[in-house]
Amino acid sequence: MDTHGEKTKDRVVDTFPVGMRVLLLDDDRICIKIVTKMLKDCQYEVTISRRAQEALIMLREDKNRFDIVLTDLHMPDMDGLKLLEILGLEMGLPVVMMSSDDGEQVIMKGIIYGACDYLVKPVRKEAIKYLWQHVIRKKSNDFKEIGELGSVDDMVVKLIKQCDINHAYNVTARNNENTKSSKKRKDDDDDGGETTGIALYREKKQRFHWTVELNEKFVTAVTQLGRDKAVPKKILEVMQEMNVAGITRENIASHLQVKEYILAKNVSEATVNLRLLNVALLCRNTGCIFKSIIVTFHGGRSKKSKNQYLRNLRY
DNA sequence: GCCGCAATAT
DNA sequence: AATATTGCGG
Repeated sequence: MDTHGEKTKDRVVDTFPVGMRVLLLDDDRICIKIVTKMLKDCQYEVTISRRAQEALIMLREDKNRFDIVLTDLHMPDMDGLKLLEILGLEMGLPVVMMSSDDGEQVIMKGIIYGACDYLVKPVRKEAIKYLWQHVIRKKSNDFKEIGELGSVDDMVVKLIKQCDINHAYNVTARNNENTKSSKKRKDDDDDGGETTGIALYREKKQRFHWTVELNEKFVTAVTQLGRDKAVPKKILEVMQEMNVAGITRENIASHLQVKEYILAKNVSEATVNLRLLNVALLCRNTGCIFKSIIVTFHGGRSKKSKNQYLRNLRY
């Protein structure tokens, strides 16, 4: 038992939409059917209605019965925009519009009237998957207005509580910092493209790119320090003095590690075998030329591959 | 808490 | 394809 609290936080966030209550409103049966299926696949709790008036009655009875409303723009018994006004203003519910009309004007209008989002039909599963974010955003805005916003962590907890959802993981669980060590990290992901993530508290991390120039600075730093003083932390300091921003110790450690392999310092043949592909690529991309490299293959990769790597290497 | 290293993930 | 992350012994 050791401590890795932040993983737990991610888990809460990842599983958050479970049980979120969605009111789906559309006069088209087929659309209802398709979208319902998608919603359920994403573990939302779905209530459907085919008439705006009916929906309105339900909502007026108990406006806390739903977390979000997903509605078609065009409905026979009421203009979707009108409904939007009522729901958004009167009840403060997040409303997402759907329509096959993808005209810019129409979309703008929907947004101006207060829609959180505008989904052009056919609705993609991706959009449904991240529907819950609108609920969060809306509530998070409410917090901001009241000036109740604490740390991000606090906010997450508050929002989750506010939403009153029976998600799979206890909110409190994340406060007891306990996670098993030596655990395979394997979460959901049946999705093809993801990337939408949770912009609120999980920034999309961008990868560090080792350009020729950066690599030169790296080499300079290492040389300057002397090979045995050149540890990631020191290299980082030196590079930062050289005006390299946005680089972390880990970036350097990783880079250094690959370089170490190239210098073939004490590494086993098996290791070189595993790393060779990466090494070759690094050489190519940074224009490095190395004096020596151990190249031995034992099983695993084919000879054809080996020869290709060799051709790409300049040493 | 950082280091090097290897394995594995993204 | 090109790193990034993780786990472990030191």
